Amino acid sequence: MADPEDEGPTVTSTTDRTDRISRRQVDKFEERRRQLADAALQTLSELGYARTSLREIAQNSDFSHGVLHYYFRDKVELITYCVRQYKATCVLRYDSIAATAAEPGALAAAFGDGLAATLVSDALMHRLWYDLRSQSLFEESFRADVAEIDSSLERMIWRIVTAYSGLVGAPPSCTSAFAYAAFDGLFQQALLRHLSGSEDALDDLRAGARSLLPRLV
Amino acid sequence: MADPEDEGPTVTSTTDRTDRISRRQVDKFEERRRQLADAALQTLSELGYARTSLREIAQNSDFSHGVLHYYFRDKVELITYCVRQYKATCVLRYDSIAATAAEPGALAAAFGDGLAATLVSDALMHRLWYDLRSQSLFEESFRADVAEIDSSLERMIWRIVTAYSGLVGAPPSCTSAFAYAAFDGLFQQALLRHLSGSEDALDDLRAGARSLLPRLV
DNA sequence: ACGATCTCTGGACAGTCGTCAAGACAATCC
DNA sequence: GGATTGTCTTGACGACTGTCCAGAGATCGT
Repeated sequence: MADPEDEGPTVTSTTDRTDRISRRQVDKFEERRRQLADAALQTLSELGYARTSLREIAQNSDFSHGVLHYYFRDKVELITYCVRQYKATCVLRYDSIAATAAEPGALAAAFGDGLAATLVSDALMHRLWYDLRSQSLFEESFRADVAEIDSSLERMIWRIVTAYSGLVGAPPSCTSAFAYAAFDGLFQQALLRHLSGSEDALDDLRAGARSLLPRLV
Repeated sequence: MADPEDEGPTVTSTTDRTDRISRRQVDKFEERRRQLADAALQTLSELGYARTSLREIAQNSDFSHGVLHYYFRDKVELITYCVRQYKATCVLRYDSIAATAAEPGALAAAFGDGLAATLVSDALMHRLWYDLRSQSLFEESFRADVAEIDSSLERMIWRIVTAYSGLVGAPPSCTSAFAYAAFDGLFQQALLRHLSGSEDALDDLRAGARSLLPRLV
């Protein structure tokens, strides 16, 4: 019934729908997919990939477990859809950080504060991200989507770095991949320690970000 | 039968053994635990935590699945034991990198080469490490052991950094946590791209490591 | 109002999972 | 020698998994 490789969040996966179908129906179909993916993302962020079952996802939604196979071909398509949906919220979240700053120090401080803020407010989602990124190393089906999110995060970091380098009046002294890897390591380590109950994790992340930016120009 | 919190790799978990028991028996018991843990580590590194079952582990060993519960109380104890056993090989592997160098540039190059070498030769084990570290964010049982490995890796990185700073004659300009986070991010990103088939991953890791060290002093 | 289509439920299925226990085999001790 | 203990296999159990399906409700066009 569904095109085997059409799973984009903005396109329905059924190809046998006639064109005369009302747009409202299609929208409703897509909206329900998003709704179920939300429930799935919540469950995944609570339990992790290894412990999340379709029945558990359905229990976190308003529906029964059978409906998942009405809107998604199988578990892989559901998770893939979730990953893509996660990307949207993910990029937005990061992009609102440190939008405008007139001075290098202020930008670095704002960026550090922003990282620390999203780390604490969306800790479970970040935890899920690192879980899914690890899973993508085993499940090849996830790899492409995960890589796409990774590169969009890399571009986000690069915008911060170039903005910073513009303020200090010197070009960046590293590649964007290098900058992203360093910030990602910093963030992941902070998340690890934060979720383990460390009090210093947030402050260290702020200080780390402020300290890292000058080293990249 | 077993002390609920005694699972160290060098100590048997049975406390009701009388002291008159022959050392040979105890050693044999421990050796078999190591042997089974090896099979488990191999399976884990191939399939990942989420897809590894006890039966699959047993099939990668010379025994049947029932024996696992003779040597380990349950799955958690087996995995925990595996994590601790992994640590041993892990630290050794890293510590053999860049042992001696008389000049900063040579040290940085040797370290970069060492990282790239272990990334390619032990790619599956590194993949497993990042998987297990993610799992520890969900399974609290693994958290302590994972944190211990993490901090031992941090010390290893710090030895490299201080050695480098000694050669250039200036103290490090960052904390050891910062240095580890940055290198770990670099390494993880390189592993991701290497396992995805990227040709540049290894060269970028070597260049990244050479470029990162000078930024830390 | 009625038939057609979309949506959703709940149960069933074939596997697989971790766990356990009864018993076979082997080594050891008196 | 027999008896005891350590080691390992085999098969079973209940629970859980992803998947599918028959059919009930809901919604829609006409």
